[in-house]
Amino acid sequence: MAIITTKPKGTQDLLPADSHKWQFVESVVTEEAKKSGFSMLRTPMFEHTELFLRGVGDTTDIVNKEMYTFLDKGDRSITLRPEGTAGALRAAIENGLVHEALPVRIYYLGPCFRYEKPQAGRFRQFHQFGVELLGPAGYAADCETMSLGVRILRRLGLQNVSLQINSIGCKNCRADYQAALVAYFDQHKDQLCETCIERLGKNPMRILDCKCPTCQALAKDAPTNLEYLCDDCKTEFEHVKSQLQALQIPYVINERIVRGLDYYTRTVFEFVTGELGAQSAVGGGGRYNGLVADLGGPDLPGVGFAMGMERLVMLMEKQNAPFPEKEVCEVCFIPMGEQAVQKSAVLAARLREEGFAAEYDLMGRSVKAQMKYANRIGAKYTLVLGDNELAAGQANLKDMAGGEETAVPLTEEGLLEVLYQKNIDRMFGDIAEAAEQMNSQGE
RNA sequence: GUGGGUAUAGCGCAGUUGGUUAGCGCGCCAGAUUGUGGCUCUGGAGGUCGUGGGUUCGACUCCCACUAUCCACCCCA
Repeated sequence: MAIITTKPKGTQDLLPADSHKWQFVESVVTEEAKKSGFSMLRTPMFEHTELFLRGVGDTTDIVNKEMYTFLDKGDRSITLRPEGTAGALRAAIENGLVHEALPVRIYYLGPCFRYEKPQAGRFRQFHQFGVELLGPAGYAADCETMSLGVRILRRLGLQNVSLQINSIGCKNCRADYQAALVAYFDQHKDQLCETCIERLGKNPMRILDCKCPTCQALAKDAPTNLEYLCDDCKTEFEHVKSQLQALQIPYVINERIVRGLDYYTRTVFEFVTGELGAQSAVGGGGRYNGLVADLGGPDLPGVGFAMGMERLVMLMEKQNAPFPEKEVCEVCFIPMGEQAVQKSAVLAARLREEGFAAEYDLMGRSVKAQMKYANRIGAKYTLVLGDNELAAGQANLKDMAGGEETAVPLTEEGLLEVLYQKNIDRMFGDIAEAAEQMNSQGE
């Protein structure tokens, strides 16, 4: 395939056949965010590189090998955002949101970019939905965001996604723990695999997660994260757990969750599934006290999470979670001849004003071909318009499901009246059906 | 960055130990008496067999390289 007809590696086209799925997921996440008081924030897709160096952390993989960074024509170093939090916080600081009524509750939805090798559930351009809650320092805010995430997953109809939580402590106790961990593994350095020896210097907690058997055996006796928490962090974590219980949100404690970004403190969590190939997280987040200050804002604590839109959609597809039907054409006009096309255009325009989806032929095809097309797009009704109908001022509205035809006057109001009546009839039919189902369930 | 699989029509796939006009299903277009879809039937359009080289009388088929794509490691949403 020629290069101009090949999409760049790791990108995806969202095709008409699937777009309604995305629109559904987008509507669910935004509705749920709004119900929890979050407002949308839209930030640029690129930022000054320095923001991510500071905000994401210059020891992370994201910054070290995955950023799309380039110089613009003014010699500024620009980076396509690899995640949403840094930009969101920058905007909140720059625009003074952090000085208005607290807490700041913002959500965002948009593309992110990482230069990675694509595989199942992992792309170079992907889309994140995320929320940030700035101001509150306590466990209640942690649980507030987690419960929002849970609600979203539930509303999408997803099964078997577990909420896994951990506390990685504050600056002090995390350092203690890391030191203890490094000390422990350093003793057994000769038994570690190659990658783990590297991890020892960079990210020792990752060793706990290594797949090779000898490292796993070592990890068993390694000091655990939670026993190194300071008293404050420990009680805070207890509160988190009891609050989740009060909210009836099931969770699993997973001390392996460390998150790949530097800014997290205390509570971290992931929404984990085993059904996305090698990718286990559909979402993740945590608390990031100190990050707002690091980015030049006031010393506001914060907590947030992000979800991968692609992963949500993929998981729904895999689990056959229901998507709403695509919006279908209410009336497909079948004009014969130029005059009829003109009339169809006028009628269709009026129907659209009233909220109905309407179409008419633009290809100049035969009635038969047009009917076939109407059937193909799932139109509810068709209306054949020829010289006879134009002369008589009346046409037949055909119900494509049953095939029966209803005579309708060829006026905007006349057609609308019939459509409204039919919609009302259909609604009553649906209600009756639902009532019947409820009755039969009650027995 | 490392490893493995795959590459034939818009999509999903066949293609015999190398043999001449490369097939099937779906989709698309048209027809089966004049202006009516779904089911069926008939016909049609659409492919430099990923690209470049090599072996051979002859390559979709064998070999090499490259590219793309998928999967995994790493890491993450």
